[in-house]
Amino acid sequence: MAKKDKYQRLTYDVFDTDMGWVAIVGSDHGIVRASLPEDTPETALDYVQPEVNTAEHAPAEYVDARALISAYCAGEPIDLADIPIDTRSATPFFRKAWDACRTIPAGETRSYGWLAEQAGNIKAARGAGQAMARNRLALLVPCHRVISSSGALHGFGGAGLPLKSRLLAMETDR
DNA sequence: GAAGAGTTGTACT
DNA sequence: AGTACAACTCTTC
Repeated sequence: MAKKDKYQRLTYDVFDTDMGWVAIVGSDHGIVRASLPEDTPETALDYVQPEVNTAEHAPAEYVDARALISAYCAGEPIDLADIPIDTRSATPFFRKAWDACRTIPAGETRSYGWLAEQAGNIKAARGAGQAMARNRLALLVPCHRVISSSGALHGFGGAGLPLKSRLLAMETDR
């Protein structure tokens, strides 16, 4: 794979939450990449590679994001939308889809069709789904709140599904 | 209930 | 620039 994404200055941070280690990478504009809660900081960092390779550890840059994410993983009813994200490497549609996704209240779920509609075209459900699939902002964009119109979890091949269920359960029970 | 067709957007060749 | 792929949704069997 060849990515020509070039960030002038990248910084990252890793911190422990109630759900696991979370790694975040960001630029001056906001977070550009975030990992899911992992068992070890090593795994979390691996999640944000290779961007993290060119980034420097700057915990001070993400003191607020760390607090918010940490509180969220602890079950606090906080709004992750307060964390600024930088999606300049993404297309406008992706950005719109992600933004729409962040407006979903905790504990609530929306369908991909709804996301597509918010992003501009109701028929672009696949594109919306792909936006979630390509979502690199993990918790910042609560893609786990997005499900199929039937109510099934659908897709999410891989480690995302169990975590998604866990997050949803936490938010719903909250 | 299950299978097939349709549509939009992105990523890769 | 063109082709292939995607975490979908709707219509029909």
